[in-house]
Amino acid sequence: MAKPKVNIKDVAAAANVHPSTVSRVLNPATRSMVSADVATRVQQVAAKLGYSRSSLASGLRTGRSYTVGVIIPDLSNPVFPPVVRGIERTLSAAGYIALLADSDNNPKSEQAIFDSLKARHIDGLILATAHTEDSVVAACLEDRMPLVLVNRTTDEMDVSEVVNNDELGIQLAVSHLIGLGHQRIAFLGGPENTSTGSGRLQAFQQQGRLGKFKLQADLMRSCTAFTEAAGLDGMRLILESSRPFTAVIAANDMLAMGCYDALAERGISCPQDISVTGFNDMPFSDRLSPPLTTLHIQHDELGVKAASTLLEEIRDPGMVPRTLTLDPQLVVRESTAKPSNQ
Amino acid sequence: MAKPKVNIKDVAAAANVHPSTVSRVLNPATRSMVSADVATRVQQVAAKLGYSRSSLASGLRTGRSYTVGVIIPDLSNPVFPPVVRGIERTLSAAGYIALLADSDNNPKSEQAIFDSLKARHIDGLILATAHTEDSVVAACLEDRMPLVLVNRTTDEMDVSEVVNNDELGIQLAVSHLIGLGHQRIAFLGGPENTSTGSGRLQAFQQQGRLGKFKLQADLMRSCTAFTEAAGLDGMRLILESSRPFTAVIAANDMLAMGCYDALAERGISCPQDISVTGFNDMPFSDRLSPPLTTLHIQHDELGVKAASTLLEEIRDPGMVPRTLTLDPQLVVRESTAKPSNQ
DNA sequence: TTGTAGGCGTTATCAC
DNA sequence: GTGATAACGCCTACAA
Repeated sequence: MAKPKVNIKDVAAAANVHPSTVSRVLNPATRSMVSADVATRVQQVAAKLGYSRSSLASGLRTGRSYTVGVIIPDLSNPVFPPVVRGIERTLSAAGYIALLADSDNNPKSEQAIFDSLKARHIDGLILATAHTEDSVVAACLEDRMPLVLVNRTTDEMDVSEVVNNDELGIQLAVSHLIGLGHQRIAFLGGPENTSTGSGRLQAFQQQGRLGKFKLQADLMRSCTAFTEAAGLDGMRLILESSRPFTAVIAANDMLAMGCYDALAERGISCPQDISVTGFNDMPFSDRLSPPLTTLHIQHDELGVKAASTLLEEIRDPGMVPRTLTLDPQLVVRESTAKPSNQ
Repeated sequence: MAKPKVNIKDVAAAANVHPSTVSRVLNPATRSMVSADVATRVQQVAAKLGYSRSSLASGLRTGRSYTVGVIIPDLSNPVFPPVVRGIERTLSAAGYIALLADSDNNPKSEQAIFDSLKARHIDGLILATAHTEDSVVAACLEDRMPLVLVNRTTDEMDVSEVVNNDELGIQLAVSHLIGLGHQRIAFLGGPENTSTGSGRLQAFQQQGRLGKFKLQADLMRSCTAFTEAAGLDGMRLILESSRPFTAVIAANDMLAMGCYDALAERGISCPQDISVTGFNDMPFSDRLSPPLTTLHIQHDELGVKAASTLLEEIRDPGMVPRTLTLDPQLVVRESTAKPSNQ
């Protein structure tokens, strides 16, 4: 743990006051209790000795660690870094710091991470890994741990969340494709035990039921993960069905990349033969070949709002959970075009 | 901080033993001191009550937090997530957890982050933000805080580090271009107050001095940051000099992207008119248009080795600092080609 | 306004 | 092998 640190007692001795006085001075909330001259003297001494409060000790005493857990399913999905940055910026402005962990899409490691975070007395948790049924969410509720879900939600009510309007997003994608003249549209979905997986699928089916296009079971696949590899697998299955289609809506950009790969394997060109849309507008989706038509979500805002909501919950444990829904925006790039007249 | 937690005393009461016995049982290192039957009883009770150790309290007492700080310059540079994952995996296997912070390339916030981490009694620090002269590095040395630099190093000796062989990398890039027939090669460098900025520049100059090609001051620019925007600016300056060249070596892939942008602005095509190489082989550099010829570095290994070196340093504070240099590998893609005969 | 004392949960060091 | 005790550094009633 590094070298002999200077503590509150050392400062007290050097300033000729009692440790508790030092504590009061160094604590903004109690500074007013002590006379101005003593306060300044103590502060100077503290600065000179290089004092820094042990948040371990103070956390132990006060039950506040000023530390917040953040669990992300996959840091290598570029959509998350900007969200995390929004979270960190907001937290640090409030004196909090994030314990960031990558669950690698593994519920078991998620649980282990949660235990480890809990042992560190986190004041709250931001979860980007929620499943429709989620044991970590349940554990938080049981523990009365302040919790905010971000990006994904869960079946559980009574949880604060900051999510995207998935229904609107899919609707925008469908309308865009229909507008271009597509009639046979495939859907490459995410895991159905995530809200983004099931919600976007349902929104797609809904659009079909509304008569915007014809639903075909062969053309809808839910992938096992939101990864390029899973997208490749899923897209292969759709292609193997041999049912004709001219466009694919992928439930996120990583899946869309996998979709690109599958098309390339078969020498099918995008968008000449098949149009593709994604979801998230993750960094670099504009640099793919072709640049991906996708739904832009407010990455930074997602993080900022998640963090600020959590801070509110921490300050007011009785706060009634709040859902914030951000609207995505369609970004048309070069992966979509009119269907060719085959 | 959530709900009434069960502590060691509760377990002791329920198991009819003294708290210190419980502590001994729950601590692998001291478990052998207590009889087998008592041990199992205690463990069962602890499990039933859902006990989990407070690492705050334990850290306060032992001076070990089992928490490690990780400071990254920019999480949105895709080269870092895989490194971070390597770090986290290695740390968590040893019971440690990472406090990850993004300094946003800002030395001031770097210092603030360091203070905040120190207050949380981190056991050590992994720094990916080192500058050639770095106050955080100096502070760690002064505090005897275990420290490992990753990716970038510093002028300071006596610090453990896991870095890439930048000299070899640049040499591979130069040889590749020379081999293709290029003779006038530009260099788009990083900030010279970073080892990756200055080191790669020096390696480039060295190759010139060896007579591999002719060095031209107009064709060498150090950018203000390792970002796309800075790369764009730097490349514009090189282009404005009007000195002819047929290839550019960018000091990393983000700069290479900025370089792509600058070329596109002027309608210069890559690789037909100008070849471009990068450094890092960050995720997605294979999906750029054109796919980037670059130097692959061992992302995961960088993280794994940094973490394991740090763990060693934590366990053996007297350990003599160790430098680990990983060799990069040239990955030839489509951004380099023979120079056209203009 | 400042000092006193006790305790947050754990563990190291005694003593038994 | 187990129990008692003190201490890690800080904060907060309460007393002065």
